Amino acid sequence: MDTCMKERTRFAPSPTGLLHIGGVRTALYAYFLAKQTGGDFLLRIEDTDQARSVDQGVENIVHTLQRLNIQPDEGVVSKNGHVTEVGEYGPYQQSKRLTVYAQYAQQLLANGHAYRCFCSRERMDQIRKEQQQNKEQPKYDRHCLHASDAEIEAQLTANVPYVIRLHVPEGKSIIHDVIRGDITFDHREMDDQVLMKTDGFPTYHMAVVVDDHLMEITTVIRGEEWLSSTPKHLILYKMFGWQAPRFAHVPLLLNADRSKLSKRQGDVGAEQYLDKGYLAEALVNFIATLGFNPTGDREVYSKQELIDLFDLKKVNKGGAVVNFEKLDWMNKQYMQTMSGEELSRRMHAFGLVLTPDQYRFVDIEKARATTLKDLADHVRALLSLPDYDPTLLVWKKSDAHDAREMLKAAAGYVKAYGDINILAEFELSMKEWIKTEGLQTGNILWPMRIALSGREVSPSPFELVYALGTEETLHRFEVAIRSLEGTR
RNA sequence: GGCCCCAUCGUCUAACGGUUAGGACAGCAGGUUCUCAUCCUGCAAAUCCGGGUUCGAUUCCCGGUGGGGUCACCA
Repeated sequence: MDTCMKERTRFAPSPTGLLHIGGVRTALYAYFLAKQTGGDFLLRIEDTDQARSVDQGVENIVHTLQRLNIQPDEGVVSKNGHVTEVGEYGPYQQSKRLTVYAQYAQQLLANGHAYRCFCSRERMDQIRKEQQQNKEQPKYDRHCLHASDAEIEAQLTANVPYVIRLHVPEGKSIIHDVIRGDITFDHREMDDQVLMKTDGFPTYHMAVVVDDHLMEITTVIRGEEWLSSTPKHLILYKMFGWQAPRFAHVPLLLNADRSKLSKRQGDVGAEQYLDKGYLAEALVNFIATLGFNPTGDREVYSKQELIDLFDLKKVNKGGAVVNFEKLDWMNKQYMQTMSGEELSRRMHAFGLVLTPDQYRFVDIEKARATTLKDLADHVRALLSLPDYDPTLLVWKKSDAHDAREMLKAAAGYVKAYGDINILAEFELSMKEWIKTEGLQTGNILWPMRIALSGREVSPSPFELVYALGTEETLHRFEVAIRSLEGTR
């Protein structure tokens, strides 16, 4: 932590349908920083492009953040299942702030920092084409910058649609990026960026500066793709006479081929991983430690540890390929540490509702599952005995007769043992019995496994007995013994 | 192409200028074992290249190379 100041950070996604895990990472970093300093984390919706916005997009963002257990303190939030706004800096949805942007655009116009541009799209396409042919940088030629007041007046009265462009001054801008250090950009490289579109909506550049200032954001955390447009934002802050926030541009998340993580090469929505049965805790841990490791000596960190240990300066500069195999591993790690009861609660979302006496099934299956969905499937498979081929009951070098005898003996033992409170004790005890009886472990345990689960791959027979209970165990033994009658 | 960013095992990463370059995932080989999974042990695997600065460079500087981003009335 390099400051005692309370940070106000924000996550400002567009409602385009999916909450990209790269977005989740910037949201997480912003959240960690705010929480660490006792500040506020806000959620603002950047819906200035009507074409890209999607129905339910806002709900999806809010809901997915909620599922990840990242609750904004301010801005667009979910309350009792409804999307609403809290805070005194609203509205927090840019499409509802149009008059605010218009007002500031007028100010820039009045100060000569911006100008109206009446050029048609056709003309823009034309000059771009010419510039490309001449191998020049495609840039607006400032045709409208020098228009006289009379000309402007004439266009306005004729209702010619126009945009408002930033008049980029000469000079240089230096970005003091928390992660990357100082970066200098020459204004000559820059275009007179459109600030207000013909439809009266602001562009991202206009809206982000106005909002971050008005909402008193202290540190802007966003993806690296914004680095090269930051000088425009710096210029705007200067023109408005505002102090710019700190900037931190985090590296991109990459596909296996090192291109920008994209839909084409797999799922990129956080909600998709939640839907697949990854735990929110594991997903948060995994995404947060992509390009960042607080201590370097371990992989698993609780959310609170991440909040306490987060440091923007420790965020890597290079892009990170997302290794989903590691997510599998991490999810397993988290599932191992969770109780059967807790996991059962989480599996409600996957259609499995268990009674407390069934939590044992979860305990004995969790080591085998990668996701909650897997786990639910595995548990479901144990809940009822499937039809199985009786020949499976026979251990390798044994025969049906022997299998039947073994099951009878096992049934006798289980019946005599009674209720099992501690699995380890039962296992120890039964193993001892097997030994004193002079039985081959595989010879008796294999038929037990099949009889109790109907499957070749399952938890151990001891675990199965423990979870099924004496009554169901004896019933399944009985079924198996009967199925062996008449086979050899 | 211009501008900008970046560069440690296959992947994610750790290493005040001095370490046998550490850990994790994946891989491989063993062990435990009634199956699978877990678990345990071990193996293999990296400082992009070339110059400098320095007694000493993964670390600092320069140049290459490679990768990425960005150049819209999209964010």
